Amino acid sequence: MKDFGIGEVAARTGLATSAIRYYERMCIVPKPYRLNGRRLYDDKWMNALGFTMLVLDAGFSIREIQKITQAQKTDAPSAFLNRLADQKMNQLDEQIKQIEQTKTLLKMVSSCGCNSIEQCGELALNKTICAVT
Amino acid sequence: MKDFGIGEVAARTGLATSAIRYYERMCIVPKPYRLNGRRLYDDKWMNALGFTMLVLDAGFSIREIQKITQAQKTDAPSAFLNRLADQKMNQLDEQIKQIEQTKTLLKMVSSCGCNSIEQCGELALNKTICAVT
DNA sequence: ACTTGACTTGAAGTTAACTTTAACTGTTAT
DNA sequence: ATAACAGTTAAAGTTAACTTCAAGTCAAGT
Repeated sequence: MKDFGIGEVAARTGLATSAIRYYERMCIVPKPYRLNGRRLYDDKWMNALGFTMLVLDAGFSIREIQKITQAQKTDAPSAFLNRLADQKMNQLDEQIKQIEQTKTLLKMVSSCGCNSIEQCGELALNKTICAVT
Repeated sequence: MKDFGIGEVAARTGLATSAIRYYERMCIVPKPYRLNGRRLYDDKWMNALGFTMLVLDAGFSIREIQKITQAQKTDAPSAFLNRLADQKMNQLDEQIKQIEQTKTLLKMVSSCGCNSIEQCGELALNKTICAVT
């Protein structure tokens, strides 16, 4: 299995073909070869896509990924990757903390025995807003 | 402090006035009283907003919240709230699991000593996609 | 020869959750 | 009285990450 069309890339990854073309337009994956105008992909290209999918999944925006692939040209790859991974790791930890906080709030709401939405809302307001202000 | 205008609601909550009016249009907060056409809010209303902010923060969409407030009319509030909280709790746990998975991947990427994005991408592809297919 | 199926393009459409704009009204301060 | 200020509306604009559309190309199969 040397080269393959966009349909197979879609089948392998679960992405829509339109998304694959979109990533190319956005320059967050390399441009593939062409045969009679049609895109032809290989496994090396697939690995680049794998990286893009990973960082997208990790929460990077397309704009950020554009900068990343720019930086890659002037920077040692592994140094870059480490910085990237560390940066994102922190963001993910932040997200988890956020979610845990919301969970705590939800737990309070469901166990406080309050019998109206207003009462729960008051709880939420006090915990999230007044605590901050 | 009995009643107050939209500006103070904004100041107390950190929401933009446009967002507050938007929530009203979307029917996910009660309509406030009016004085000379201007909205007048009180603490009871604020608690309703507190609830809305909580569930928004918990990841409910506005559409979902609309259904919630509909259901509230025909359902015992606490039963409703418990179902709601449980439902969302599960979703939040799912999210955390997702994030943990991504973290594991990132850790692998940053510690695998691979020296190209392609190599990391391959790793990611194998772990996330081939494992699923 | 002709249909089918996979592909191509640029441009326009989608969705969520708001924000911005334009034109206006009513209250308060000088 | 007049300017500044806080508020009002409906409608249009914003952003991200795609998707959908319209119109066309190309190779293979019947």
